[in-house]
Amino acid sequence: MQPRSGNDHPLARGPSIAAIGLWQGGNGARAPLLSEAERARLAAVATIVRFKKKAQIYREGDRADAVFNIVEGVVKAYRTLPDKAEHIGAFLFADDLFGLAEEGRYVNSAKAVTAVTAYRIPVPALSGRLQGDATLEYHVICKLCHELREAQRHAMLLGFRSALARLAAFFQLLAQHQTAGNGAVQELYLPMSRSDIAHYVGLSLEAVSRSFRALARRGVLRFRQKRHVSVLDRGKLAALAAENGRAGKAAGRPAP
Amino acid sequence: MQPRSGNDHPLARGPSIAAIGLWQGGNGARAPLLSEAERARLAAVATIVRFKKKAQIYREGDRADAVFNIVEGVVKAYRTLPDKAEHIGAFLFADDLFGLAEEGRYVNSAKAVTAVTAYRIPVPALSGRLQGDATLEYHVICKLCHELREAQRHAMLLGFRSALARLAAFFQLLAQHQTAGNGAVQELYLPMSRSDIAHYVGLSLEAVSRSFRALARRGVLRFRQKRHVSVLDRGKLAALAAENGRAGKAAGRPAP
DNA sequence: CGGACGCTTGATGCATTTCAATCATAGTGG
DNA sequence: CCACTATGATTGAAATGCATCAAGCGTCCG
Repeated sequence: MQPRSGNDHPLARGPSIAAIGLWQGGNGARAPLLSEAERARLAAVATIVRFKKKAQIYREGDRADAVFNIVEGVVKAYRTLPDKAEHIGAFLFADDLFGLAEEGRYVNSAKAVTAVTAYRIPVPALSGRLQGDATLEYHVICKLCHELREAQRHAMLLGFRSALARLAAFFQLLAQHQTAGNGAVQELYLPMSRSDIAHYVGLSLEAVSRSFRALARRGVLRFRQKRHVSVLDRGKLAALAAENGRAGKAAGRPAP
Repeated sequence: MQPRSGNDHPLARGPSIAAIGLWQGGNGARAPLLSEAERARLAAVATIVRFKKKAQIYREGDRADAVFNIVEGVVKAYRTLPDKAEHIGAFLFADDLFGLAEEGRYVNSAKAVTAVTAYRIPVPALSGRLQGDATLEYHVICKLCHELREAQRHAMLLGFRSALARLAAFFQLLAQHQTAGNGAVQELYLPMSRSDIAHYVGLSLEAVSRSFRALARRGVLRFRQKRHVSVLDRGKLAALAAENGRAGKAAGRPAP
């Protein structure tokens, strides 16, 4: 259901990862990293797995037997605190890798946000492939750098003190993902619930809802349905994401 | 001045990186990844550089000519917003790498927090070394995974809604860094200013100051000087970091 | 058609931001 | 060598924005 366009692997040719270039300047878009041969070699050790919406893929602390590569769908990587609060560390999309481990255990839990199709690559097999294949390793390095930058962007977002700024930044991330490839300004689809968004941006569910409305009222966004949004004013969005503090206050100050 | 113990490279044997194991379980501590030979090979293409406290190492958007490996000292990686606000993405220590790029440009600025000694490795040279050396590449992958986990932990910290929780988490990070190696409970040294801490945890400088005092009052910390702290109650610290919301009210509740 | 779930909306309290002044510390020059 | 000034840190008081509690509404799926 998620409109991933421009990608013509009908879940066939093997694992695929994409990232923005590291040292050689590109066009600013994510580009596929693996050659046909590399994909084929990885396909030999991978299996296709499917998860339905809300399915648990693994839990924090489980033995990390495999790494996953998304073909289609959206996954959330999260941690649950003792007091039940949930923090979402990342949303993962097609051509992303997930299954980060520490000393043989997954460092966070993963759950399917939408229906998901993915390659499952057992760790021993991957390890083996990596040892011998320097080019593949280099591509993985590029992908990891990409994920590192994304994690830093997320941390950046969470550093904002105002709810509007955080959500503006969130929409920029989303827009970057769904616009990637063509520069066309299309409608965005929100694959995740308000609650997931709240857990990702570090706000309460209600604050997210209110901020959405505020952004719509200000003419920045337009909701066609609850999960279908258009960005009307990309400039204002960027301004909100940049102006951290409570800036927009100057006008409309109520009398005490 | 920063007491980095247990590390016997008198800035000699070449670059060094350390990380917690990925798939093979270790002791829970960071272990050096590079062999003598690898270090020597990297040393051949690296130069030693020194920065004094507060020196700018590079700025966001500069051409990314080199990657750095810290021998001694502390560096902050940060971004400055149009409205002058500063977000610190990471503090970097000995055996860390920094200089992350995107399309040939650094993605954030780097500044020396203390006096710093580092190896500077030009990108073309590093690139060349990596292409041929599968083992070195594997070690870099491990290190990147480590940094990725750290970035996620940072995002986690920023997800906390209470100031006390964020600072408790911050101290846990710091303790993990300075305790690494021996399990001894020693005094912590804060290499960075209150302002830097504030920019790292996403709070105002004043909130940091007040929270420090609150933690001291509660018997969790003890400040010998402004930058010398002892963790008196590791348990309470963990509890605060875990109990996200305003929970810590139950215990030690002062009379109204 | 009904129930559950996700989302919106309202009212209140509190934590943190903000503004502002004072206090330490360290670094500098007389 | 000590006073002096910048810089960093603390503390106070007021205001604001978010969390929280609580209810109402829409929608999807059984």
